[in-house]
Amino acid sequence: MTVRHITSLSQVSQVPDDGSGRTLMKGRQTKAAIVEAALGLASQIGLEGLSIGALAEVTGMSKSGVFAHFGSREELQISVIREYHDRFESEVFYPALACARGLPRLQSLFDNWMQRTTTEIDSGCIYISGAVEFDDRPGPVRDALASSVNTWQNALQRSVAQAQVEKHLTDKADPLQVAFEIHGLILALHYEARFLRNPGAAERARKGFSEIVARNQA
Amino acid sequence: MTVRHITSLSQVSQVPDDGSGRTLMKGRQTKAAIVEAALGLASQIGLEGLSIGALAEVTGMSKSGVFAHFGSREELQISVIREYHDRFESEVFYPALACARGLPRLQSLFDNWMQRTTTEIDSGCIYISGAVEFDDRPGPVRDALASSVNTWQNALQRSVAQAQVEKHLTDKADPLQVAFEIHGLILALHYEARFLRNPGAAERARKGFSEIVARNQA
DNA sequence: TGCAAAATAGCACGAGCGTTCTATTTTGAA
DNA sequence: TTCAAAATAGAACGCTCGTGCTATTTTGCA
Repeated sequence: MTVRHITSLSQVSQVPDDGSGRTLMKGRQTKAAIVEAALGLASQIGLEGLSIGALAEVTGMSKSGVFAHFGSREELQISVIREYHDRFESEVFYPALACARGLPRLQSLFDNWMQRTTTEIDSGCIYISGAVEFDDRPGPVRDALASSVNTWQNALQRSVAQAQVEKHLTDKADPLQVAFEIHGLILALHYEARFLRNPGAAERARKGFSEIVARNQA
Repeated sequence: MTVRHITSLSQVSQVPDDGSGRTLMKGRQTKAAIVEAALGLASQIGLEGLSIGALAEVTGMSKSGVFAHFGSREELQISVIREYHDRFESEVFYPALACARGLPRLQSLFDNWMQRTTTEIDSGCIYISGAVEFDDRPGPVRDALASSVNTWQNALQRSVAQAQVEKHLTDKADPLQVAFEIHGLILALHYEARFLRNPGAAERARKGFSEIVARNQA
């Protein structure tokens, strides 16, 4: 069983030599295309709903052609998680580093997260659906998912702690508590907007965040 | 779509007359037993994972024997949702009516909900898993699920509004906003305790609730 | 106690699943 | 241009699924 760790969120990732490299075999770009299609499919119907047959149809390939790139369905699911992780990182985490440490960066992290979640009201979020699908199904897929989510949670908590160092938030605040409450707002947004189709959920999430900040201000 | 109605006018109560009644057809209690087993199974692996074969094995019946009670898998899923709804109501909602309108009752609703969610860290909650499974799969199952959740959300919002009438919470508070934030706490608890297995999530949810109350106090 | 009706079992179906095996096509360096 | 290696296709496997059909057993009133 190939164990792959997803821990970056702060280090340079090894991107396949896509631009001008000559060592790029055709298989790599095909695999990338498959993973992209798989991510789209998994977002809508979940990692468990992901089927190689459907994926073959979408990509216009044969089942065995798709399969050969991964060797197992599990490895395909893990590839999708890795891809999602990378996109989340580059859409939510990295852009926030442009903002000053402390509250500005925390606010940016939240804004970017909201932005992404708002998109996912249509497409679905595999960090949320995956948690439900794998919450008591041990194995490498669950591990990859949990590892990825933990990496992000730690980044969020660090940002809260930095806001305390910068004296933007009171030292009395508990970063775990603040991150927990923010996570709850995002989850409620996803639930109420995507499933219940209640309008106004995004504004409520934003209001909730500003209340959390106000309450914990130094 | 098969619409079920009660065909027997001689039926006295919908509670299976188990003790000494003579009008009780055996099928009713068998069906109740199946639904009970199905609820347990669906809690762990989801409404979508629910299979008639597995259910037959668990109950010691034949596949067709199980199937005949529902007529379709969808009808089985809806029966499970209905059963869950009833239990939620009697564990969370009704007991809180013993508390005085306003904050005491709202606190009781939250406490009961927390109690139930804490249990569901082990067993799983179909209001949460179901939302993910059916968030873009239209049909009667989704409708039953959403209707059930909406009923509960409305009850929660009404309780907040009553707390304003009783002058326990400020009129400036928005019941939709308060209910949204409470829902987020429960969702974060379920996510972080059941999937991530983080300790301390229950205390954080409780702390979050008391902060919400404090902030909105009259 | 008899007997229709209800409940349950047994079996088969077609479809979709992941996976394996073998053949064929395509690739890209020599 | 050649040719091994890589990539893809095709067909078949064993399995599970929901569902329909027909028998058989069980139930509970007359």
